[in-house]
Amino acid sequence: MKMTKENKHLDDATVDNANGTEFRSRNFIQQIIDEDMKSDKYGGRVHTRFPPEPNGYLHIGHAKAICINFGIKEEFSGKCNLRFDDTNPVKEDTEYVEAIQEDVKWLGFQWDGLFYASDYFGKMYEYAQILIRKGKAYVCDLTAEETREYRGDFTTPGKNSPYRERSVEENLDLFERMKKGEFPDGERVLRAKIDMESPNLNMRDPVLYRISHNEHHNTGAEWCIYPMYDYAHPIEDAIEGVTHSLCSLEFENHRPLYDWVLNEIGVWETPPQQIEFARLNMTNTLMSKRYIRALVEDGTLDGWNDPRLHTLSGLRRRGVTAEAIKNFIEEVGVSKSNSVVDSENLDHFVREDLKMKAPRAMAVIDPLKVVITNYPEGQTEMLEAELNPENPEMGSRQIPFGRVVYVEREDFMEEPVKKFFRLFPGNEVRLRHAYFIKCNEVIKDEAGNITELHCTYDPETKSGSGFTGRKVKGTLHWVAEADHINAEVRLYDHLLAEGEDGEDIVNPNSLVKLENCKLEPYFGSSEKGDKFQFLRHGFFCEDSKVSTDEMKVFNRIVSLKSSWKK
RNA sequence: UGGGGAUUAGCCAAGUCGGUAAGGCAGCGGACUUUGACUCCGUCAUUCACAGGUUCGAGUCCUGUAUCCCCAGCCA
Repeated sequence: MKMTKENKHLDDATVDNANGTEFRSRNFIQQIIDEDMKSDKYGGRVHTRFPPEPNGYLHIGHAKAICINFGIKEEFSGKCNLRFDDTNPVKEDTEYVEAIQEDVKWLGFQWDGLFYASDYFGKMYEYAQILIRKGKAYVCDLTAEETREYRGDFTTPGKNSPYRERSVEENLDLFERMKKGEFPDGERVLRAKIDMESPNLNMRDPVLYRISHNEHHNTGAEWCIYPMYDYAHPIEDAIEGVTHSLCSLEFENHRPLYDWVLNEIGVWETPPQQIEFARLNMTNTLMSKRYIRALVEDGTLDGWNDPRLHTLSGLRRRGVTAEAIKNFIEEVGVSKSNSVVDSENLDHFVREDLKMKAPRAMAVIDPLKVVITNYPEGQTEMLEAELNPENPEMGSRQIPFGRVVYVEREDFMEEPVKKFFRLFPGNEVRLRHAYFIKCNEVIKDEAGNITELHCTYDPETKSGSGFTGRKVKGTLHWVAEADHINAEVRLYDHLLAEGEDGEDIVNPNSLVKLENCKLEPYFGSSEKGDKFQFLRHGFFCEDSKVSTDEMKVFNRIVSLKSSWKK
């Protein structure tokens, strides 16, 4: 058995070397398109679209749809449109169409066409008339409640509407009068005439048009009848020449209707096809617009771009790069099973991407004073520190060093536990980019709290001097008393945590504000939006440069990687 | 309850003429290190929801069962 395994491994390696490339399997959508290309179904064309309804901000779940649609465009040298699916005037707003465009661009995608479903209202109206003339649609006067009753349920077949057999002329006339605004909201609808006994509830004479006397963000007051998603969407796709209409799993039951609409209208030779995939779910976060809105309104969250949120604007503010998001989505893959991706996966790609891009800088969020007793009083020296040891091209900065420095309080333990190799009495560690220091004395106040440490340094151990005399196991971040920035730091953790009953609750510690944090001067020269890697675990992302009382506010994103456990 | 989907490790996920379970994340062990990071090396499914069947051989084919998700908006 073991031999077999090893041999298999060798074979694979050989194959990989021969190809020179790593094999990456194709997802089921790519395979469908491969087939269509082979059979020349669409004459070699591949055309997708990303069709958000402009009723909220995009989140990482949308990013999956965006990456899939635009990814296919790029792979097959096709096209991809951005289309606002704005068929319901009461829920939509221009504010969102702008935010959505910004987010798509930020992710790094450029659409071929920018459209609004509402651009096609005229066409859709004409197609509805075709359906009426064919006897495939009728105006129905049932109330919403009656319609529901007539529809039946899972086990009971529906009943035909008493208005189902109206004449073509009467339907045409009524439909036109609906459009002219002769009827109030809810008085009549246009319905497809399909099959009230269909086991698929979506096929039981679905509503195609409803009356809604509301201002539309794009068409204003031009229309008072609006098409329903199931009728509008296939038409939008067909008009734009979309070949593969990718959507999420919950629309699987709608596919027969999608096909029905296109077939019955019958003006497209090779209509687009709908393909469904599972949407992205993640642990530790909130994607539901409803709950996010509630938390924004009660002040728990600082807007839709709160760094704890997985909205694209929130992730951006938090310092997550578009590249990291795209890599994450590619790795997570596309399938049809409902799944919940662990947020560790995203964190991994954030680390991976920022690792080479983010400058390293030192910050101490819970300062403990250290006096270097053998360092000359009043003296300050500048030390050279590379910005990113893995990426020398980023250059270096100068950091001040003096007799008094601050280290992280948690980097000192008076009575060290096993495998703790940072600072403790008698132990020697390196101050990063500086010298070895040894702790000689612990100073406490009356209450027994540690107030400062007295250490000595060894000038021979200066960073970059090539000193190899002895080694230390720990390296500490520090900030000099002589020149530093006092700041308030916000620590962000996961928004959701597991409650006692296993249900997700809002993590009360998801945002912690800490004052009196100390940052090295380099932070002061950064641009707004800069990210820094710091300490052992996380990344620092500048949130705002607002300086009140000389205090700068930074975010520290925690929990990217925890690495030391007791 | 009728219909439509899904089910491969802690989490995603490959597996497409049936030929003896890719990869990533997380974990674990070790090496290295001026961030306990990073990097590196090793390890991590005798088994594919379950039960039968066909076959020399089944995650892949057949039959049955179970569980989860979606559908009863004039939302998308």
